[in-house]
Amino acid sequence: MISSLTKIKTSLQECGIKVTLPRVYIYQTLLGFKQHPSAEELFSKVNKKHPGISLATIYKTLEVLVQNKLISKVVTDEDKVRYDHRTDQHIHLYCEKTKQILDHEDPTLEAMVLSYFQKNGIPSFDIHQIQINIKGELHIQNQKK
Amino acid sequence: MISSLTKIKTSLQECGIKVTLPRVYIYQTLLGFKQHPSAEELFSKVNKKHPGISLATIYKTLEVLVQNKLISKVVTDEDKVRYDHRTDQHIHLYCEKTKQILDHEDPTLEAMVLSYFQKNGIPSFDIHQIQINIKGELHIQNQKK
DNA sequence: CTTGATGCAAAACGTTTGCAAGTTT
DNA sequence: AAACTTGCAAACGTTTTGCATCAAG
Repeated sequence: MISSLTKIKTSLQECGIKVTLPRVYIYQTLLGFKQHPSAEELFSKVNKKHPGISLATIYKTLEVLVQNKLISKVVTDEDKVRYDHRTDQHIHLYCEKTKQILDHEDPTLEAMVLSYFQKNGIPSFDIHQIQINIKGELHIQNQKK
Repeated sequence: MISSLTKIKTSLQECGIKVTLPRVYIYQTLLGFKQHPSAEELFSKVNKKHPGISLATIYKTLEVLVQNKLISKVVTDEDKVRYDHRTDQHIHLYCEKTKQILDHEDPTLEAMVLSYFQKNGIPSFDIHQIQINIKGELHIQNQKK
């Protein structure tokens, strides 16, 4: 479940940025999240295992990782930014009740939309990335009354 | 181009909220934007014609209009929220160079995606709204060298 | 040894809030 | 008159910054 330290170090090296312990720990911790934490949430989790890493370093490191396309930002109607350790195409489901953000895999739809734009394009616009976000409500299975 | 005051007043009345001059002016000014201003941008534009309306009122009014589904919020990678006088389904194009947000009409794609989800649905999830955002680069036609 | 990263505290930024005074219904 | 809206200034929460110290290449 937890990515090996050497793998993480290699990813950082390949970006040509310095490999420091805070960076390794922050990236490793983000990789451990199934969902998408805010900087503050990541800060708490990182500091449980590795006390002494400042919130400023969390922000600076996340920014570096985003710039190097190792991770991505997720924005929502809420005030704070969330971070996603994935950078590949996938759909986000936003639960309006619980405010959760869930990844959703749908290769069929993704291929369909992609090929649509490859055929048709958009006048005067170079497409870099297509984001599909679905707002709605997660209904818990086996919900207790 | 500018929506009539009576039309605006009627929309506000139909929501069951009090019709005040600041609300009318703020809503009218937002309707005049082709793109999607931030609260601050709207504040400046409103105050050129109607000095004395405070930024706090801009925020409070925009929130009321959003709650009453007369307008909608648009979030981006940037720090601030933008406001859209449309609430119907449409695609947003994000120019990564100029940071502009443009509306994009594509009824064919929209129908395609909608019918796909109507057929297939998403397990354990009630879909309220599907957002398609496209990031990329606007290339100016007739760009001067 | 050079360059770049860290931690701290302070600052910046967009947004929200409490409240007294003013408007709308 | 009752209920709600406004403007002001202060407060808020998130994110950024400046700078002295420290670590990595």
